[in-house]
Amino acid sequence: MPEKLSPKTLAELKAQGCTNLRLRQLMRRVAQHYDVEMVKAGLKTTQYSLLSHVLKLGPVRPGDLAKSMKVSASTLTRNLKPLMDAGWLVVAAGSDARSRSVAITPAGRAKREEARQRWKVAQNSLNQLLGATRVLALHSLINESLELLTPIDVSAESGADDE
Amino acid sequence: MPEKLSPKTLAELKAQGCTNLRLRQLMRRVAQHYDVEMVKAGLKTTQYSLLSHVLKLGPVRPGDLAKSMKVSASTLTRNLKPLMDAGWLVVAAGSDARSRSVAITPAGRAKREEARQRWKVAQNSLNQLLGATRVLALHSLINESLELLTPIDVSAESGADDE
DNA sequence: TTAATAAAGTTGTATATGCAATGATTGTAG
DNA sequence: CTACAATCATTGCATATACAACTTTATTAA
Repeated sequence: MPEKLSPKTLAELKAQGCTNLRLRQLMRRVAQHYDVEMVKAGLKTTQYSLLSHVLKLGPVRPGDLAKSMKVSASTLTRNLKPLMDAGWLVVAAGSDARSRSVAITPAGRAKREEARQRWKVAQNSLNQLLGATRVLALHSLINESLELLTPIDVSAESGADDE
Repeated sequence: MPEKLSPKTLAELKAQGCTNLRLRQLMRRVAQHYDVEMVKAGLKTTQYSLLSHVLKLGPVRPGDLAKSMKVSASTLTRNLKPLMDAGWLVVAAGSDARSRSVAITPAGRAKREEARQRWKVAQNSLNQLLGATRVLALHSLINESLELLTPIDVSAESGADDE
Protein backbone atom coordinates (compact mmCIF):
# COMPACT_ATOMS: atom_id res chain seq x y z
CA MET A 1 0.00 0.00 0.00
CA PRO A 2 2.77 2.55 0.73
CA GLU A 3 3.92 2.15 -2.86
CA LYS A 4 7.36 3.40 -3.76
CA LEU A 5 7.23 6.68 -5.59
CA SER A 6 9.63 8.28 -7.96
CA PRO A 7 10.33 11.96 -7.21
CA LYS A 8 8.52 12.82 -10.41
CA THR A 9 5.33 11.18 -9.22
CA LEU A 10 5.49 12.99 -5.94
CA ALA A 11 5.94 16.28 -7.72
CA GLU A 12 2.98 15.60 -9.94
CA LEU A 13 0.87 14.82 -6.96
CA LYS A 14 1.87 18.04 -5.30
CA ALA A 15 1.03 20.03 -8.37
CA GLN A 16 -2.37 18.46 -8.55
CA GLY A 17 -3.72 20.52 -5.70
CA CYS A 18 -6.07 19.65 -2.94
CA THR A 19 -8.11 16.47 -3.04
CA ASN A 20 -10.68 17.95 -0.70
CA LEU A 21 -11.20 21.05 -2.81
CA ARG A 22 -11.55 19.18 -6.05
CA LEU A 23 -13.89 16.68 -4.53
CA ARG A 24 -16.09 19.42 -3.15
CA GLN A 25 -16.23 21.16 -6.47
CA LEU A 26 -17.19 18.04 -8.33
CA MET A 27 -19.73 17.15 -5.68
CA ARG A 28 -21.45 20.51 -6.05
CA ARG A 29 -21.60 20.20 -9.80
CA VAL A 30 -22.93 16.70 -9.71
CA ALA A 31 -25.47 17.60 -7.05
CA GLN A 32 -26.75 20.39 -9.25
CA HIS A 33 -26.99 17.99 -12.14
CA TYR A 34 -29.22 15.62 -10.19
CA ASP A 35 -31.18 18.44 -8.60
CA VAL A 36 -32.41 19.62 -11.98
CA GLU A 37 -34.37 16.38 -12.25
CA MET A 38 -35.18 15.91 -8.60
CA VAL A 39 -36.81 19.28 -8.33
CA LYS A 40 -39.45 18.01 -10.72
CA ALA A 41 -40.44 15.55 -8.05
CA GLY A 42 -40.24 18.17 -5.32
CA LEU A 43 -37.23 16.60 -3.64
CA LYS A 44 -33.59 17.31 -3.01
CA THR A 45 -31.24 14.51 -3.96
CA THR A 46 -30.35 14.14 -0.31
CA GLN A 47 -33.98 13.59 0.54
CA TYR A 48 -34.36 11.04 -2.20
CA SER A 49 -31.40 9.26 -0.77
CA LEU A 50 -32.92 9.27 2.69
CA LEU A 51 -36.27 7.99 1.41
CA SER A 52 -34.51 5.21 -0.48
CA HIS A 53 -32.54 4.12 2.51
CA VAL A 54 -35.57 3.97 4.75
CA LEU A 55 -37.45 2.05 2.09
CA LYS A 56 -34.63 -0.43 1.86
CA LEU A 57 -33.86 -0.79 5.54
CA GLY A 58 -37.46 -0.98 6.61
CA PRO A 59 -38.29 0.21 10.12
CA VAL A 60 -34.87 1.17 11.31
CA ARG A 61 -33.26 2.95 14.20
CA PRO A 62 -31.95 6.42 13.49
CA GLY A 63 -28.47 5.45 14.53
CA ASP A 64 -28.30 2.53 12.12
CA LEU A 65 -29.72 4.67 9.37
CA ALA A 66 -27.07 7.29 9.97
CA LYS A 67 -24.33 4.68 9.87
CA SER A 68 -25.66 3.23 6.66
CA MET A 69 -25.77 6.64 5.04
CA LYS A 70 -22.47 7.65 6.57
CA VAL A 71 -23.76 10.84 8.09
CA SER A 72 -23.65 11.92 11.70
CA ALA A 73 -26.59 11.15 13.94
CA SER A 74 -27.25 14.83 14.40
CA THR A 75 -27.43 15.39 10.67
CA LEU A 76 -29.84 12.55 10.31
CA THR A 77 -32.11 13.82 13.05
CA ARG A 78 -32.50 17.10 11.26
CA ASN A 79 -32.77 15.69 7.77
CA LEU A 80 -35.70 13.59 8.85
CA LYS A 81 -37.74 16.64 9.74
CA PRO A 82 -38.80 17.90 6.30
CA LEU A 83 -39.70 14.37 5.24
CA MET A 84 -41.77 13.84 8.33
CA ASP A 85 -43.49 17.16 7.84
CA ALA A 86 -44.33 16.09 4.30
CA GLY A 87 -45.77 12.85 5.60
CA TRP A 88 -43.31 10.59 3.78
CA LEU A 89 -41.61 9.24 6.85
CA VAL A 90 -42.79 8.48 10.36
CA VAL A 91 -40.78 8.10 13.51
CA ALA A 92 -42.28 5.85 16.14
CA ALA A 93 -41.08 4.56 19.48
CA GLY A 94 -38.41 1.91 19.27
CA SER A 95 -38.10 -1.32 21.21
CA ASP A 96 -35.82 0.43 23.57
CA ALA A 97 -37.35 3.42 25.33
CA ARG A 98 -34.44 5.64 24.39
CA SER A 99 -34.42 4.55 20.77
CA ARG A 100 -36.79 5.20 17.85
CA SER A 101 -37.98 3.53 14.71
CA VAL A 102 -38.09 5.27 11.32
CA ALA A 103 -40.42 3.96 8.62
CA ILE A 104 -41.67 5.03 5.23
CA THR A 105 -45.36 5.81 4.68
CA PRO A 106 -47.45 4.86 1.64
CA ALA A 107 -47.19 8.47 0.47
CA GLY A 108 -43.46 8.21 0.99
CA ARG A 109 -43.30 5.07 -1.14
CA ALA A 110 -45.21 6.78 -3.91
CA LYS A 111 -43.06 9.86 -3.78
CA ARG A 112 -39.91 7.80 -3.80
CA GLU A 113 -41.07 5.84 -6.81
CA GLU A 114 -41.89 9.03 -8.64
CA ALA A 115 -38.50 10.46 -7.78
CA ARG A 116 -36.80 7.28 -8.84
CA GLN A 117 -37.85 7.89 -12.42
CA ARG A 118 -36.25 11.29 -12.27
CA TRP A 119 -33.17 9.87 -10.69
CA LYS A 120 -32.80 7.45 -13.60
CA VAL A 121 -32.94 10.30 -16.06
CA ALA A 122 -30.28 12.20 -14.14
CA GLN A 123 -28.03 9.19 -13.80
CA ASN A 124 -28.36 8.34 -17.48
CA SER A 125 -27.63 11.85 -18.63
CA LEU A 126 -24.63 11.97 -16.32
CA ASN A 127 -23.39 8.76 -17.90
CA GLN A 128 -23.87 10.38 -21.26
CA LEU A 129 -22.02 13.53 -20.28
CA LEU A 130 -19.07 11.84 -18.64
CA GLY A 131 -19.06 8.60 -20.57
CA ALA A 132 -20.01 5.34 -18.93
CA THR A 133 -16.43 4.17 -18.72
CA ARG A 134 -15.41 7.23 -16.80
CA VAL A 135 -18.35 6.94 -14.45
CA LEU A 136 -17.50 3.33 -13.76
CA ALA A 137 -13.92 4.22 -13.02
CA LEU A 138 -15.04 7.00 -10.75
CA HIS A 139 -17.35 4.71 -8.83
CA SER A 140 -14.58 2.19 -8.36
CA LEU A 141 -12.20 4.78 -7.04
CA ILE A 142 -14.80 6.23 -4.73
CA ASN A 143 -15.70 2.84 -3.35
CA GLU A 144 -12.10 1.90 -2.78
CA SER A 145 -11.34 5.22 -1.16
CA LEU A 146 -14.34 5.00 1.10
CA GLU A 147 -13.27 1.61 2.30
CA LEU A 148 -9.76 2.77 2.97
CA LEU A 149 -11.01 5.78 4.87
CA THR A 150 -13.73 4.03 6.80
CA PRO A 151 -12.76 3.13 10.33
CA ILE A 152 -13.50 -0.55 10.82
CA ASP A 153 -17.22 -0.47 11.38
CA VAL A 154 -18.89 -3.87 11.37
CA SER A 155 -22.48 -2.76 11.80
CA ALA A 156 -22.59 -0.40 8.81
CA GLU A 157 -24.12 -2.65 6.18
CA SER A 158 -24.35 -2.00 2.47
CA GLY A 159 -27.34 0.33 2.45
CA ALA A 160 -29.65 1.07 -0.46
CA ASP A 161 -28.67 0.04 -3.97
CA ASP A 162 -29.14 3.41 -5.51
CA GLU A 163 -29.60 6.86 -4.19
CA MET B 1 -17.78 10.28 -26.29
CA PRO B 2 -21.04 8.26 -26.40
CA GLU B 3 -18.99 5.11 -26.38
CA LYS B 4 -20.66 1.87 -27.41
CA LEU B 5 -21.49 -0.23 -24.43
CA SER B 6 -22.03 -3.92 -24.10
CA PRO B 7 -25.16 -4.87 -22.13
CA LYS B 8 -22.90 -6.19 -19.42
CA THR B 9 -21.25 -2.84 -18.91
CA LEU B 10 -24.57 -1.12 -18.68
CA ALA B 11 -25.77 -3.58 -16.10
CA GLU B 12 -22.66 -3.08 -14.03
CA LEU B 13 -23.17 0.63 -14.12
CA LYS B 14 -26.71 0.27 -12.94
CA ALA B 15 -25.67 -1.93 -10.09
CA GLN B 16 -23.08 0.58 -8.99
CA GLY B 17 -25.63 2.91 -7.48
CA CYS B 18 -25.82 6.64 -7.41
CA THR B 19 -22.84 8.73 -8.37
CA ASN B 20 -24.15 11.64 -6.37
CA LEU B 21 -24.58 9.64 -3.20
CA ARG B 22 -21.19 8.04 -3.36
CA LEU B 23 -19.52 11.32 -4.13
CA ARG B 24 -21.19 12.98 -1.18
CA GLN B 25 -20.16 10.22 1.15
CA LEU B 26 -16.56 10.34 0.06
CA MET B 27 -16.55 14.11 0.23
CA ARG B 28 -17.74 14.07 3.82
CA ARG B 29 -15.12 11.54 4.83
CA VAL B 30 -12.34 13.40 3.13
CA ALA B 31 -13.49 16.70 4.60
CA GLN B 32 -13.33 15.19 8.06
CA HIS B 33 -9.86 13.90 7.35
CA TYR B 34 -8.61 17.38 6.49
CA ASP B 35 -10.56 19.03 9.27
CA VAL B 36 -8.66 17.08 11.89
CA GLU B 37 -5.56 19.01 10.89
CA MET B 38 -7.20 22.28 9.97
CA VAL B 39 -8.84 22.61 13.35
CA LYS B 40 -5.35 22.93 14.82
CA ALA B 41 -5.03 26.16 12.88
CA GLY B 42 -8.51 27.27 13.84
CA LEU B 43 -9.90 26.96 10.31
CA LYS B 44 -12.33 24.88 8.34
CA THR B 45 -10.95 23.46 5.13
CA THR B 46 -13.39 25.60 3.22
CA GLN B 47 -12.00 28.69 4.88
CA TYR B 48 -8.47 27.66 4.10
CA SER B 49 -9.52 27.28 0.52
CA LEU B 50 -11.05 30.72 0.47
CA LEU B 51 -7.96 32.30 2.04
CA SER B 52 -5.75 30.57 -0.49
CA HIS B 53 -7.80 31.74 -3.41
CA VAL B 54 -7.80 35.33 -2.27
CA LEU B 55 -4.07 35.14 -1.65
CA LYS B 56 -3.56 33.84 -5.15
CA LEU B 57 -5.97 36.08 -6.98
CA GLY B 58 -4.96 39.22 -5.14
CA PRO B 59 -7.57 41.94 -4.81
CA VAL B 60 -10.42 40.32 -6.62
CA ARG B 61 -14.08 40.91 -7.23
CA PRO B 62 -16.45 38.60 -5.35
CA GLY B 63 -17.99 37.41 -8.57
CA ASP B 64 -14.67 36.35 -10.04
CA LEU B 65 -13.72 34.70 -6.80
CA ALA B 66 -16.94 32.73 -6.78
CA LYS B 67 -16.37 31.60 -10.36
CA SER B 68 -12.85 30.54 -9.61
CA MET B 69 -13.97 28.54 -6.62
CA LYS B 70 -17.01 27.24 -8.43
CA VAL B 71 -19.46 28.28 -5.78
CA SER B 72 -22.49 30.52 -6.14
CA ALA B 73 -22.16 34.22 -5.49
CA SER B 74 -24.52 33.98 -2.56
CA THR B 75 -22.44 31.26 -0.96
CA LEU B 76 -19.33 33.32 -1.36
CA THR B 77 -20.92 36.38 0.20
CA ARG B 78 -21.72 34.44 3.32
CA ASN B 79 -18.46 32.51 3.49
CA LEU B 80 -16.53 35.76 3.51
CA LYS B 81 -18.16 36.88 6.71
CA PRO B 82 -16.34 34.76 9.31
CA LEU B 83 -13.00 35.51 7.67
CA MET B 84 -13.71 39.23 7.68
CA ASP B 85 -14.78 39.08 11.30
CA ALA B 86 -11.50 37.36 12.11
CA GLY B 87 -9.59 40.11 10.29
CA TRP B 88 -8.08 37.82 7.67
CA LEU B 89 -9.88 39.30 4.73
CA VAL B 90 -11.09 42.77 3.90
CA VAL B 91 -13.71 43.85 1.43
CA ALA B 92 -13.23 47.32 -0.02
CA ALA B 93 -15.01 49.29 -2.69
CA GLY B 94 -14.33 48.13 -6.22
CA SER B 95 -13.55 50.17 -9.31
CA ASP B 96 -17.15 49.96 -10.23
CA ALA B 97 -19.52 51.41 -7.68
CA ARG B 98 -21.65 48.30 -7.64
CA SER B 99 -18.68 45.97 -7.34
CA ARG B 100 -16.27 45.22 -4.47
CA SER B 101 -12.71 44.15 -3.96
CA VAL B 102 -11.68 41.31 -1.68
CA ALA B 103 -8.13 41.23 -0.34
CA ILE B 104 -6.13 39.30 2.23
CA THR B 105 -4.68 41.05 5.27
CA PRO B 106 -1.24 40.48 6.82
CA ALA B 107 -2.92 38.51 9.57
CA GLY B 108 -4.70 36.55 6.88
CA ARG B 109 -1.43 35.76 5.14
CA ALA B 110 0.06 34.55 8.40
CA LYS B 111 -2.94 32.42 9.21
CA ARG B 112 -2.97 30.96 5.75
CA GLU B 113 0.69 30.06 5.96
CA GLU B 114 0.15 28.42 9.31
CA ALA B 115 -2.78 26.48 7.92
CA ARG B 116 -0.81 25.48 4.88
CA GLN B 117 1.51 23.43 7.05
CA ARG B 118 -1.45 21.59 8.43
CA TRP B 119 -2.87 21.13 4.99
CA LYS B 120 0.34 19.45 3.88
CA VAL B 121 0.12 17.00 6.73
CA ALA B 122 -3.45 16.16 5.85
CA GLN B 123 -2.72 15.77 2.16
CA ASN B 124 0.29 13.57 2.84
CA SER B 125 -1.56 11.34 5.24
CA LEU B 126 -4.38 11.04 2.75
CA ASN B 127 -1.88 9.98 0.13
CA GLN B 128 -0.59 7.41 2.59
CA LEU B 129 -4.03 6.09 3.37
CA LEU B 130 -5.24 5.83 -0.18
CA GLY B 131 -1.96 5.33 -1.94
CA ALA B 132 -0.49 8.00 -4.17
CA THR B 133 -1.43 6.17 -7.33
CA ARG B 134 -5.06 6.05 -6.34
CA VAL B 135 -5.08 9.71 -5.39
CA LEU B 136 -3.55 10.64 -8.72
CA ALA B 137 -6.16 8.61 -10.55
CA LEU B 138 -8.88 10.22 -8.51
CA HIS B 139 -7.62 13.71 -9.27
CA SER B 140 -7.52 12.94 -12.95
CA LEU B 141 -11.05 11.66 -13.00
CA ILE B 142 -12.30 14.59 -10.99
CA ASN B 143 -10.61 17.07 -13.26
CA GLU B 144 -11.93 15.43 -16.38
CA SER B 145 -15.40 15.20 -14.96
CA LEU B 146 -15.39 18.81 -13.88
CA GLU B 147 -14.44 19.91 -17.35
CA LEU B 148 -17.13 17.81 -18.93
CA LEU B 149 -19.72 19.17 -16.53
CA THR B 150 -18.61 22.77 -16.62
CA PRO B 151 -20.65 24.95 -18.94
CA ILE B 152 -18.23 26.73 -21.21
CA ASP B 153 -17.03 29.53 -18.95
CA VAL B 154 -14.11 31.50 -20.28
CA SER B 155 -13.56 33.81 -17.34
CA ALA B 156 -13.18 31.09 -14.72
CA GLU B 157 -9.41 30.71 -14.64
CA SER B 158 -7.39 28.04 -12.90
CA GLY B 159 -7.59 29.38 -9.36
CA ALA B 160 -5.23 28.59 -6.53
CA ASP B 161 -2.78 25.73 -6.85
CA ASP B 162 -3.82 24.01 -3.71
CA GLU B 163 -6.70 24.33 -1.39
C1' DT C 1 -32.34 62.02 -22.50
C1' DT C 2 -35.20 58.66 -20.81
C1' DA C 3 -36.73 53.99 -20.57
C1' DA C 4 -35.50 49.26 -20.83
C1' DT C 5 -31.84 46.01 -19.90
C1' DA C 6 -27.87 43.98 -18.03
C1' DA C 7 -24.55 43.36 -14.32
C1' DA C 8 -22.92 42.85 -9.33
C1' DG C 9 -23.87 41.84 -4.75
C1' DT C 10 -26.80 40.89 -0.86
C1' DT C 11 -30.79 38.78 1.58
C1' DG C 12 -34.71 35.64 2.42
C1' DT C 13 -35.58 30.98 2.77
C1' DA C 14 -34.44 26.27 3.13
C1' DT C 15 -31.46 22.40 3.49
C1' DA C 16 -27.10 19.92 4.71
C1' DT C 17 -23.42 18.99 7.88
C1' DG C 18 -20.88 17.95 12.17
C1' DC C 19 -18.96 18.65 17.01
C1' DA C 20 -19.85 19.21 21.65
C1' DA C 21 -23.06 19.21 25.19
C1' DT C 22 -27.34 17.57 27.04
C1' DG C 23 -31.17 14.54 28.37
C1' DA C 24 -32.99 10.25 28.97
C1' DT C 25 -32.32 5.22 29.54
C1' DT C 26 -30.19 1.15 30.18
C1' DG C 27 -26.53 -1.69 31.83
C1' DT C 28 -22.99 -2.88 35.18
C1' DA C 29 -19.84 -3.04 38.99
C1' DG C 30 -19.57 -3.17 43.97
C1' DC D 1 -29.40 -1.87 45.39
C1' DT D 2 -26.95 2.18 44.29
C1' DA D 3 -23.32 4.71 41.90
C1' DC D 4 -20.91 4.81 37.60
C1' DA D 5 -20.52 3.90 32.88
C1' DA D 6 -22.33 3.14 28.24
C1' DT D 7 -25.97 3.96 24.67
C1' DC D 8 -29.17 6.71 21.86
C1' DA D 9 -31.14 10.49 20.27
C1' DT D 10 -31.68 15.57 20.21
C1' DT D 11 -30.16 20.53 20.60
C1' DG D 12 -27.03 24.54 20.54
C1' DC D 13 -23.86 26.53 17.69
C1' DA D 14 -21.43 27.44 13.52
C1' DT D 15 -20.64 26.84 8.75
C1' DA D 16 -21.65 25.53 3.85
C1' DT D 17 -24.67 25.72 -0.04
C1' DA D 18 -27.83 27.50 -3.61
C1' DC D 19 -32.04 29.54 -5.86
C1' DA D 20 -34.97 33.28 -6.24
C1' DA D 21 -36.02 37.86 -5.27
C1' DC D 22 -34.30 42.41 -4.55
C1' DT D 23 -31.21 46.78 -4.54
C1' DT D 24 -28.10 49.44 -6.66
C1' DT D 25 -25.42 50.79 -10.67
C1' DA D 26 -24.14 50.83 -15.15
C1' DT D 27 -25.25 50.27 -20.26
C1' DT D 28 -27.90 50.54 -24.21
C1' DA D 29 -31.59 51.38 -27.06
C1' DA D 30 -35.15 54.58 -28.77
